[in-house]
Amino acid sequence: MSPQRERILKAAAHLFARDGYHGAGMAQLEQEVGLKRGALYHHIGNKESLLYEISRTQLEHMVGIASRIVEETPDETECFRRLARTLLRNIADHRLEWTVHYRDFNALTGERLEHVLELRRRYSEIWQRVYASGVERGLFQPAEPRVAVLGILGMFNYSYLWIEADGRLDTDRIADLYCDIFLRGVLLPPHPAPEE
Amino acid sequence: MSPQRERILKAAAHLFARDGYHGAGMAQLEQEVGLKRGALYHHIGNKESLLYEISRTQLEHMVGIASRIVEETPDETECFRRLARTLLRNIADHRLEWTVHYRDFNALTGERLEHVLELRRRYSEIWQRVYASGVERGLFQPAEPRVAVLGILGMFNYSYLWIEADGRLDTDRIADLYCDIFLRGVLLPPHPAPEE
DNA sequence: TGTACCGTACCGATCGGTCGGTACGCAATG
DNA sequence: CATTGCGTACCGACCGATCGGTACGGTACA
Repeated sequence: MSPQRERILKAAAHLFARDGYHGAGMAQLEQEVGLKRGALYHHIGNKESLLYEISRTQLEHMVGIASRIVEETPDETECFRRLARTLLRNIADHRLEWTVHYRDFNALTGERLEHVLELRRRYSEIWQRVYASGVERGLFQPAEPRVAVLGILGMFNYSYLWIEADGRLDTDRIADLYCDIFLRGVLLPPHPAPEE
Repeated sequence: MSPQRERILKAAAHLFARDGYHGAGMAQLEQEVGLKRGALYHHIGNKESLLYEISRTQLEHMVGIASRIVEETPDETECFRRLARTLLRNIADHRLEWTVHYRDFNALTGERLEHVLELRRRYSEIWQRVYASGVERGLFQPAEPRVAVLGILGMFNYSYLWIEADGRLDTDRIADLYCDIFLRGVLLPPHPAPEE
């Protein structure tokens, strides 16, 4: 990937995050990047490809990370903690991209939209499967697993609106806090007492 | 409010929710409503006023409801339950409006933007104060109250993406589920056992 | 000589918004 | 009863600006 294209993507992420995909014009992007129309289109092809790249990259990255974590982590509670930490850290590190993703990925069309939807589905399913596995082992409440997982995903996904990468609070601590809350909420008290 | 304006607002909410505020054009709105340009602007003034009305109404309603609940409900856990139920029910009943709100309220300008931001601040503070009050009474974990509240708000706010008003699951049940998870997560175990 | 990079000029389409004008219903006045 | 005046609702043409995108010529470097 050319360094120019990197620069353009960065500027586009900043612009789209501020004004929205449809709200940001190519004229603004020209100015931000310091290239004129012809040079810009020489690098990017078209506007939607920018949105695609921005919406896709981090999500694809997270699907990869999450898959690996699930493979390596048999214990479901520990698995949740690792998923949570990596997710929140990534959101904090790429807040602009996630802002664009959540707000505007559905402005994509055709195959590009399909691909991003597929990635979203896969990522969500990873969390779902971990929970289901925990239910099977008698660890988690078996009631409404789908809604429960959507809940904890909501805690993390919503954070792109307020989290700061260099904030006072380490993202790992926040992730742990949310995991503690969630796990204490869904863990069954059974045989032994896994309560901390 | 004239019935025509109501119709226009409904159509605009539908359109903005699907295509985004900047992505939806007035030509589409003409067609959806069945009025031509002149008639449309006779009723609405300008495009941004539509966004303002859509972004503001339900939020303002929720601030009012929440204020009343806090006044009437001294017990913090019960207060959370009521706040949660009314919020989730409203989100499910006005999913389109909330979709527009979350995605595009920051496309507002000037006083309109200020007003909506003020409403958001007030609503969030209501939840914060309930939590703080619970901490003072020794009910909740005193650590990171702000982050904890942002977590539960995330659970609910994220739901506009998947909840269905006439879904299989009653919104009250989902709200209770989330409240149970959250409260069990932040409740301190002390003296008596307020656990249900 | 080719190719990657860039600027300039320009395209048709669409953007949100305004304009003058018309049809109609209602209420007051003679 | 007829006439006048007025507000509401609506149409369709039109505005300047901006939209995303393209054609093409020049330049620098291989």
